[in-house]
Amino acid sequence: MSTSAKIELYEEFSQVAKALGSAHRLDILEHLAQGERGVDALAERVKLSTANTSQHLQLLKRAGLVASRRDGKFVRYRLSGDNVLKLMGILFDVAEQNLAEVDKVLRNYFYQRDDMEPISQIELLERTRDGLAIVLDVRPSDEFTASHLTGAINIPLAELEKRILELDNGREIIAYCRGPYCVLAFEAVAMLRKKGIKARRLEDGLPEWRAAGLPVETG
Amino acid sequence: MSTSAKIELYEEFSQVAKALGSAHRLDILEHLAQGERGVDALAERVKLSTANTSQHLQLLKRAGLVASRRDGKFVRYRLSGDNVLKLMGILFDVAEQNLAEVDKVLRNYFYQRDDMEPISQIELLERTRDGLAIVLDVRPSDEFTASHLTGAINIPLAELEKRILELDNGREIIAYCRGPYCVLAFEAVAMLRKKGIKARRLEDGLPEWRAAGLPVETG
DNA sequence: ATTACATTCAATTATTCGCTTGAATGATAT
DNA sequence: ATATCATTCAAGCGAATAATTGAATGTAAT
Repeated sequence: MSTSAKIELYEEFSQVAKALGSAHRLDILEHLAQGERGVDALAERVKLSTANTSQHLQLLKRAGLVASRRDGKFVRYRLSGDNVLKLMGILFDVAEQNLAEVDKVLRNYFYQRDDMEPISQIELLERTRDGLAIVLDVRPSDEFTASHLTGAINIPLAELEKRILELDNGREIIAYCRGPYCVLAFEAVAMLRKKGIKARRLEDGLPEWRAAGLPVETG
Repeated sequence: MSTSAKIELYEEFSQVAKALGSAHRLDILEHLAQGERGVDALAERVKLSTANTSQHLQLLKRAGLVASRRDGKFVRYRLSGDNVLKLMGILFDVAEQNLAEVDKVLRNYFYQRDDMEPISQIELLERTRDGLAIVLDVRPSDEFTASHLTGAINIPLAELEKRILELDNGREIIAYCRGPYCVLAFEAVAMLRKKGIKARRLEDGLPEWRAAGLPVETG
């Protein structure tokens, strides 16, 4: 019994790690970090079948990473706590720090430009307080409506090119989206710069902002 | 390319999580957290075949969680950085907080007795400074020799019953071993108490002590 | 009640994983 | 060189996993 208790415990811990061991499930978790979602809505976002998404969600639930509640004919899933986001953050840090592959992808796709360096949450607060910057949320409207940084304006990436005039008033644009690896903000910044507009990216997304206790608006 | 970059990245991240998704590998990592080890020595400790251990180590290496160096005819493996220990710590916290199963195992095996509550690193420092407690390392001698808390004495669990006289001088015993779920310290405390000796457990092990920047002795 | 819709279940298939076995490689010592 | 020891490789097998499909469940609206 002496050694098997630890193994039994590690068996449980490994289930949690296994649940994180799938790109699709990490994607699901990133989306849930934005807020509650029904199975179908989530399935569409992450581009999986409904049945498959449901199965992934059940696995995540068994691992204690997500929780659910019934809401009319929907079943709404959410992250089971703040520590889940923290766990993901450190997982990503470790991967970023120790894996050459990750570094390569980041360099090739995300940081092609040297001047693409993101700004921190504190910098953003300072610059908006001083009226130097506009905060731009480039996520789809429904996610913005559910919750967003206080003071941010919403132009989904898909509409950005059309609506670019709404922005060009000389102030710097700071774009953000779902998290540190969400591509929407990267693309928005690249696009704005091509048009000659000064733009940078917030180094992480809404969930991290909220987790830091910084102000969000909802509804 | 837009969406596939994130998926590509998440694919890499998921490899790291997958590497943690095995009780045996978590066990291996716990042992490596004590210090460098050769494949064979490690295999013996975690009770796996050498070939199998080697394979697990290679997988962990590909995931960036361990590193290795050649040392004569040995290949010594070690954790690739402090963040690995931190990642494991949060993984365990999340599991402990969100999984009823884990809670059950902890209660049934680890915390049967209400008064088995562990003491913190700071408390240990205070009590030893004031001469109120003896720190007891119950790991095997070779692990103790490699590194241990400054001032600790070593009696491996297997020898504790025989050598119990060395301890019984009225001061409280504080036992520790490899980590928060290492069973050696639990059993040591249970045994000492049965013999009427005042004993408690340090809430975590040597690696966490070292990671906190607290003093260790080596050699 | 019946219909519609969201979600889950059950059965299936292709793939990956964990471990074993036995051979191959690499370094050291004689 | 040869022998020895630590480690890794390669092949193989059974178990677990990911995704698809179609049917079943449960809730809400008519």
